[in-house]
Amino acid sequence: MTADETIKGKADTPSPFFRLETIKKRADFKAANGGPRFSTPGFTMLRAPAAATDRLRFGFTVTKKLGKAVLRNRIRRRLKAAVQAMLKAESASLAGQPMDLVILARQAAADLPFETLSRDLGRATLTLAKRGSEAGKRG
RNA sequence: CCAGUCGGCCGGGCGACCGCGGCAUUUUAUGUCGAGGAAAGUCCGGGCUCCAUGGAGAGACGGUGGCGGCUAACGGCCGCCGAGGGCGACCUCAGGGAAAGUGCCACAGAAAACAAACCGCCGGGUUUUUUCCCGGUCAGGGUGAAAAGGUGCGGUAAGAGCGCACCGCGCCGCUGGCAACAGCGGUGGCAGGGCAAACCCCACCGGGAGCAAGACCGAAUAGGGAUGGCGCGUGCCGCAAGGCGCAGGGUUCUCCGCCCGAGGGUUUCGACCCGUGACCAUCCGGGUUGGUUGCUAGAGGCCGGGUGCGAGCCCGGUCCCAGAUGAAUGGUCGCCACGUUCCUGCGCAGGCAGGGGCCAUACAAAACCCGGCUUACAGGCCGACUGGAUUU
Repeated sequence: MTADETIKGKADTPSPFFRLETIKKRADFKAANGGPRFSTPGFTMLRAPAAATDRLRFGFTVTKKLGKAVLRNRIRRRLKAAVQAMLKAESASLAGQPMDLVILARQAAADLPFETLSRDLGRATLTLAKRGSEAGKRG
């Protein structure tokens, strides 16, 4: 079932938009601190008030409080993979929306089913995209 | 077959889809490589880098501590010796010095160290006896982790290395060994407790900091320096320091506000020199975010041969085997293997067969690189050896 769908997904020509771009600068992470946020069991997503680039970027924060290196790596990689799956599913609604989103991992991200994680990411991203643009109109 | 000791190794496999980071290219798509035995703890030892340093030595501080070897080096490893433990294979040991000095040795006990007599034993004195006093004694009792070597015989008033034999210990000699040390012989009646992971003494070793080392490039903003531009006029108050104005300069076009001053020397009266000031221009140096480099071919892996008891060493062949930096090496599945557990059937039993379950798979992820040590680890494999049982 799932395998069939993914095969179909591959048949579509992959747009460069699917490529996951990550935030790497400390300043960009700090910029998202005060912005709107959306929480789910697996993570908290923050949106920077202003995007630093004209692209959609994601930053991943996994604190040492969550566990040792092995567990932290697993959490970060699952979240990255889930974001990529989500981007594929929501590509239409997200096209051309520059945003900086920071994902703050929580403990449950290691054990939650992958589909739940991916679906929550989609909800969070779309919600924050709407909220951010409204704030932009007001300001 | 049971119980055990030691050593070595593995620590999921195959496939599908979607991805990530290096490096190559025929430059955007393909190829290729991409975590561990501990990558961990950061406890030692090296390489490398910068800093310090005239040479050498001493002191201080820190480390090491049987002997010999291996190694780039080590606190590591190998072999051997000694002591202790185990029936044994084997295991454990900071294993130099206690007649250089200082210190400590709780409780108990008479006494814990220029020794010491509580009970007891023996002798003498006293007393009718009990008792008391003096002396001898450490064999016995009692205390303790530890009490002036142990056992036996002699000896004695009772005893005691007081004498003797054996064992132990010290010293001397010989033999074996590179040595630690061992063996043998002689000799001494016995030296006078333990703790040196207490200070200490002796021998040996050590300059410090670390890849966030170090090198290079270098934004905005602020600050530093140099040169040039422009300015340094005047009134009132005040002894003075200074204050208040006017004019001028600067501050985005204007206004407000704010900031600015210090003159002196030479003169052919054109100016020049020195000083000073907010500001402007140009340049220079430092420097944060960031980027590049250091950055992976090495005391390297594998195979074969030689050599050594061994750690290892030598020779030949062959291979290139992670280089990330908010940090790649993954995510989601399928099948299999292994594990575990439940049910059913068979069997006296060890167990065997079939089926189902486990969000089923330990400990843990490079961060400059090596050699070690230590610690963590589901489960499994192999080899050598020891003790016992059974069978022939």
